[in-house]
Amino acid sequence: MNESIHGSGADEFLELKHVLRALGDVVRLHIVSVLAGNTEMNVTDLAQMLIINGRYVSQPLVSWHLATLRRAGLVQVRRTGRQVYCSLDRERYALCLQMLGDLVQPAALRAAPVISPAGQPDLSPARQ
Amino acid sequence: MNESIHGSGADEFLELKHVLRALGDVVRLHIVSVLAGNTEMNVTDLAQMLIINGRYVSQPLVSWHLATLRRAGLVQVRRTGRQVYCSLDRERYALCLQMLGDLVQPAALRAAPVISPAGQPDLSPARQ
DNA sequence: CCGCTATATAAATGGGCGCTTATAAATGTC
DNA sequence: GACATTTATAAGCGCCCATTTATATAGCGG
Repeated sequence: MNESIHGSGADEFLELKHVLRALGDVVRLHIVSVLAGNTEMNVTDLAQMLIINGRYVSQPLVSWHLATLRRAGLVQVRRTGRQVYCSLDRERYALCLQMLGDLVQPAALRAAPVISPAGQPDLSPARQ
Repeated sequence: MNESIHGSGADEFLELKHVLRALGDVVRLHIVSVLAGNTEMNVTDLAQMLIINGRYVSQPLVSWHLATLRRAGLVQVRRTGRQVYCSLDRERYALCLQMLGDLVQPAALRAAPVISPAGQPDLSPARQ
């Protein structure tokens, strides 16, 4: 009952912070970029596809960064035998984008309120 | 001429990283949130409006966080006398959102190409 | 069981970040 | 000029993060 009222609770900012910090690294941005172009990928293939400053990224480092992304909920993993296939959680990623958007333009403003701007019929509940 | 071709150059990731790290802090998220609701604001008023864990944020800390956001290009400042009015650079913020979007869904896919939507000779995305 | 492969974890290290306290710099007021 | 106000910067500190190297876990094939 502390933050109450509107949605800008501290918890929301805390969660957003975690996701942003997980994304705020060049190696992890590359990982996300590669995962975004493939439905699934095992760790070794991913590591061999990551060339960042003209250098490969070592396997333990890829594993460590993947753990960070997984902790942030951005990457899901599926074990099969000794391989671990990882994929981008696009829903979570989209949620992050939405939270970032809401931060500067609260949902209350985006969802066209009651009043329609006298030209367009309001399309309020069209939100997905 | 190093990275050429597609937009996923290392520099882009580096810049995105800087912005994401600037945003990846609870205090700075609050600052952005407050600035998003006001066109302009001097530092003292901003500090007095920031209550984060039930505690105020000290003036030097606000100034320090503002410097971080300014370095990332997310806030602009305008001096008038001894006050410094700061505002959110919404364009830059939107650019960040766009870069994040492009990361998982390259612009080539989003920008509906030349083909007219007439008959839908289905080709590219079909993806949700 | 033994080796091989795939992945994760530990230890060690360097560096940067967030915070506090104190102080400086700049500007307005009397 | 003395003083108050606004903002920035410096020093110090603890902590977390990114990286490397080395090693552990676990499945697989002979």
